[in-house]
Amino acid sequence: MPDRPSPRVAFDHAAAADKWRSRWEADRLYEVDLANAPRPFYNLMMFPYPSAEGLHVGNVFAFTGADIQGRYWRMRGHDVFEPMGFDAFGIHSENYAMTIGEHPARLIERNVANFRENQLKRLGAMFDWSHEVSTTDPAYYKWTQWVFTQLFNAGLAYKKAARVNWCPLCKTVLADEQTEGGLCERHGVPVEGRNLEQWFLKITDFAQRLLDNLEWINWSEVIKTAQRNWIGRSEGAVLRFGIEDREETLDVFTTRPDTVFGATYMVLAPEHPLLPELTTSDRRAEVEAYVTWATARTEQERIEGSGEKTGKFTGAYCLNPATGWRIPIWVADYVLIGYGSGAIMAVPAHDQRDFDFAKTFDLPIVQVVTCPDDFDLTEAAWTGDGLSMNCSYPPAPLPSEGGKNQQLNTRDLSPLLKEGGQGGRADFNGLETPKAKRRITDWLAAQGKAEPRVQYRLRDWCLSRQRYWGPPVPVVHCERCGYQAVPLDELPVMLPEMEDYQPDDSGLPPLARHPEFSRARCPACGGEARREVDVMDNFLDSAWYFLRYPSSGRDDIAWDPELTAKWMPVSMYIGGKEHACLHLLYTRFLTMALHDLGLLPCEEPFERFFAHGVIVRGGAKMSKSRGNVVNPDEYIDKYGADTFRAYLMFLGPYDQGGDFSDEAIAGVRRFLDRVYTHLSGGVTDDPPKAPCLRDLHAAIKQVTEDLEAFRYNTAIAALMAYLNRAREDHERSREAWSVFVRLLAPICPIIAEEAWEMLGLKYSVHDQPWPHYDPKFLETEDALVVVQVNGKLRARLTVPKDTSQETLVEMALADDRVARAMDGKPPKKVICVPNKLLNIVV
RNA sequence: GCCGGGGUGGCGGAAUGGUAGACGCCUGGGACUUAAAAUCCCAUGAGCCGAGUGGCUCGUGAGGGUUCGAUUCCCUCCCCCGGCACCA
Repeated sequence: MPDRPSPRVAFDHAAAADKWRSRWEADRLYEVDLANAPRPFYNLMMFPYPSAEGLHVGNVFAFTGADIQGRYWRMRGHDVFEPMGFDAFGIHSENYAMTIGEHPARLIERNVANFRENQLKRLGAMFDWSHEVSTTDPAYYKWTQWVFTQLFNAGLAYKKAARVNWCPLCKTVLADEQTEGGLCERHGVPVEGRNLEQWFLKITDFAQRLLDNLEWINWSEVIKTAQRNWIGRSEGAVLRFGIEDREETLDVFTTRPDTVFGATYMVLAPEHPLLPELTTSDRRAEVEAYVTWATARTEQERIEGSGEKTGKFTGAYCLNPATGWRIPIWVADYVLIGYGSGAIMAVPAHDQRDFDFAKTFDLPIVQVVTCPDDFDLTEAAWTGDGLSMNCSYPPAPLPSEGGKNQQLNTRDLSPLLKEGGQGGRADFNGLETPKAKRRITDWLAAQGKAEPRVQYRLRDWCLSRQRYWGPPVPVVHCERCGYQAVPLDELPVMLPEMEDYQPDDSGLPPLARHPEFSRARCPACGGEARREVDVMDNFLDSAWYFLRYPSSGRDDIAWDPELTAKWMPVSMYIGGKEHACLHLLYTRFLTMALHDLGLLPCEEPFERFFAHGVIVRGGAKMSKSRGNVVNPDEYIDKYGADTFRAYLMFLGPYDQGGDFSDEAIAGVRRFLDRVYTHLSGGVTDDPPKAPCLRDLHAAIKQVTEDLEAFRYNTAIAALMAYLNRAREDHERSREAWSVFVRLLAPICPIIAEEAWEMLGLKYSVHDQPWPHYDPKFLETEDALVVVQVNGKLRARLTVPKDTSQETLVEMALADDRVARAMDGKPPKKVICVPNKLLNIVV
């Protein structure tokens, strides 16, 4: 907090805030008739997590930027619905509740009240509180559970044993999205691999659609890029390798089928199901020891050790489908079980990881794609495109003294050649990489040894959490009927109050210890059944909250179809970039799935998404440990919500955030004080003065364009610039000021309302139409023409509009500075931009 | 490593091919005041020349290029922020 004394108060922000907030509430100014609104505009922002610390300045930044949009579009004649709610389930509140020894339900209740009454309601935002939702409310999570059962009944939810990320401190599983480089994003400790039965949602079924729709949705590019990376589409082929002396085949996915002629060995992931069978008895002990070692390794150790390759030969061989070579099968942890088929063909000449491995274990390296002359293939793999070489069947004998551009270690490969492994002849040499990929895939496909394949990096959404504070998975397990969704009339499956809700290390959630909870009846046969004791990821709570807002009061239905059809998709959604691969992707998936089930009219939830930036302080992220956290309450107390809002928006472009400083906020406050002081001097009924009219229309133009483009910082600069001019010109016209106050209203709603009243105009400024600018006022009679000599500024000429080039040149030549710069040389060339610039080249 | 975003005065930032530094902060000077704060006015990129109105040179991470003219477009490189990453 700044320790400078308060400025002398010209404008009593606290009194005005109380006055107008109570008036707005009494008049229900911001409540919308959802059923009958003629021009719906659903203005959504990411609902906060009601922490004990209170509202973060980042929330204020996000909400203010969103509220400005809401207010702007309202003045543009839309019926803006701007709801607010609380995302109150989850591990954070649960952990905090445990540290202070209070039950999370009570804690949340208090935090929510504090957020709503003491903080959110002071922001000057146009929240419609009559549609508040809170995810921990049983009336809400009843429908979260219902959403789950819809997915379950559609076959989109399933339970399977899977190796999952277990954080020893969270004592629960983490989604891939919640780990960073093998560390828990919350605790920074290495996650363990655990094999647990988990509920998953089949987001991977939607991978291609989630990707395709990014082409047309109006979202910040940064989010779309992050989602594309996360979905991770790869085009390639599945190649089938025969196993020596066995019936089965080993399938591998590759993006480089053109390099199959250079596949000199094969690698299985340590968890690969065929590994135990394939391993020969003489290798078994060694391989098993390796597998044990590799699976015990944490994700982090594995990633850190990614330079050095480890692995073991299994003793088994398979057959390269292109060359017929008998190639060894290895096991190594650089192959991941969770991607593709958990097995790869290794092409050391053209894949750096395979190259490293081949070097470590002295395996053959065969070049099958040409590389640039200055590239040294003995040092690294050539992973770029080129022309195929050594790609014929039967394979041409490779020179035993290899050297560059052939075989890269001295080794006779002929023993690898298995007689009669392949039929016919084929030659793919000299093809460019993209063509070689197609031709070789086609050739193998014709023999039933390959098929084109698209692979995604995206994994299914792991929904189970082994914690207490979440909505229980609404499923019972019956010995006879299997897993059964709890029917709607039994929802919600209430989260029972428990004294001891501490998570433990067993992998079982606290609800497993509840004596009564798991006892249930099978909805299908009526027999005894066991209730699921996992709770659901709170990203499910927040994946559908926007559907609930309009129908928030309804206890008979999750969302009203008519209201939903009217208000979906959300017109504008504003939030942080950090949710790109979590919340925003889950929400898109869920909307798509519900759309397919006929439950939603749209398949994309948000027509527009805008990603705002981050507020830092002193160039660093705000954190308690740095002691640089801004407490919004203190600033609102001292400067008022309008100043705080405008200041946050003035810091920098909204999509980039800004650096908070205690000094600069005073400048914004001064600006608002000047507005107030000026209006306190009274206004006249005179029409605006001519020069001022031009400035006014220029301001309308700029503020309008800037608000629509989220350039709040320059919109505010334009308002300041106008005020400076209006004060110089002693502009006191009510008409001019009514325009200015309307332009200010979305950013500073309280002082704008006060100013509107001072102008003697009819309440409320927030119901007024947005001003339009008239281009005719922006035209001027005179033009300022910049004169350059050889591109350097030498003079400025104020001339009548559309003065001819000849006249301009004449005037320019008569100018001292111009003449001096030309140094007596004749003009060689003259460039003239009418009414703007004249450049004389000598 | 790959994919985004960025690098401009003492500071936050503005200008996306045509007057670099809008707007604001800081700082200096002045007015008002017994005094200070607040407020108002003026100055404020750097260097140089000039008694002076003023003028010259340099300047947008570095280097090259395109152009009459480049913060803006192109190429190479450096640094910062974010995402992805042993994903075959």
